[in-house]
Amino acid sequence: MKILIEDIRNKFAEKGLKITPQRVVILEAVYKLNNHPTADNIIEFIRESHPNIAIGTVYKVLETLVGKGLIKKVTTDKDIMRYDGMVEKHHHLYCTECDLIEDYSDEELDNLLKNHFKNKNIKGFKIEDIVLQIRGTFDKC
Amino acid sequence: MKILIEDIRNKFAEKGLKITPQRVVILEAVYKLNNHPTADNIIEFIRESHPNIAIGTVYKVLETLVGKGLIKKVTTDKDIMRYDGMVEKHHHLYCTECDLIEDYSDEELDNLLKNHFKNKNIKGFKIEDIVLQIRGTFDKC
DNA sequence: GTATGTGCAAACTTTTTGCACTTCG
DNA sequence: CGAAGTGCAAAAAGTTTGCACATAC
Repeated sequence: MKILIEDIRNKFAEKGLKITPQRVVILEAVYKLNNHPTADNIIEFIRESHPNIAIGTVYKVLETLVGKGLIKKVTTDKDIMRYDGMVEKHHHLYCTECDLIEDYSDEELDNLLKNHFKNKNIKGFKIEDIVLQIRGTFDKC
Repeated sequence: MKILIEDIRNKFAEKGLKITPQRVVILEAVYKLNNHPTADNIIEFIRESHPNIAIGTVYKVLETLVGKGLIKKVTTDKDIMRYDGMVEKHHHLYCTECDLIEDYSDEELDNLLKNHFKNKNIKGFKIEDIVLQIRGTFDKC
């Protein structure tokens, strides 16, 4: 997947965010480091081209991007936050051997779930979104 | 659900863990604070009866209990770890309004998923367990 | 008695904050 | 120009570590 700076700029504009070099390079990094990078991964990656970027800025920008729905936080059972540039509906494969998290899309499954919960209400709770955490091992691990 | 100290002691014995007052009171706290407590919640709760328990001990014991499968870590998109005394298969309801996480069991759903993934293999990945993160709002929120 | 567990305090890691300075539009 | 964003460094928050002492078995 080709990542165009112009697309990134447009996304910021659409959300009413100022286009700064830092924001562009951070969102670009999340897209390029496509295996759910930590803030640290992002900083390390960015440092090569922007040695002066501040850690605080990275955290602030990431928070802004999450708030505007341009990226998502990935839940893990580690105490390090990871980020996801894929905002379309999808699920996650968690490896129990290494700490790799892969995306998994499955429209058939989504329909199955939609049907199941159309009939079966959870009392006192209104569902907005369902994400599967699929735990297992990659063959390579 | 009644929590019996004797049951807790038996669980430790089964896993080959020494039965110490600290361990007993920590596991008891996870059971009693049944809404996926943080380490801090647990410490606060325990302090009433055991004012001298050390924070380091609580973390060490929790790690031990997770390792032996007596409790589980709950994944969240916050950077605070939460723990779950329910080790039987179940899913989680995440409230987007408050930070409440409720347990959700649904055998019909589990069969649905089992069937779906019996037919549909994910290439390069062997599934061990599937947990649904159901995001939404409780009526009370 | 001995291996294992605990208390304590210091250190470490990740993330947040406040404020002066800078930049985008 | 003015509002919004950034850099920096200090601090907060959560968790881990090392070691002497204590305890379960």
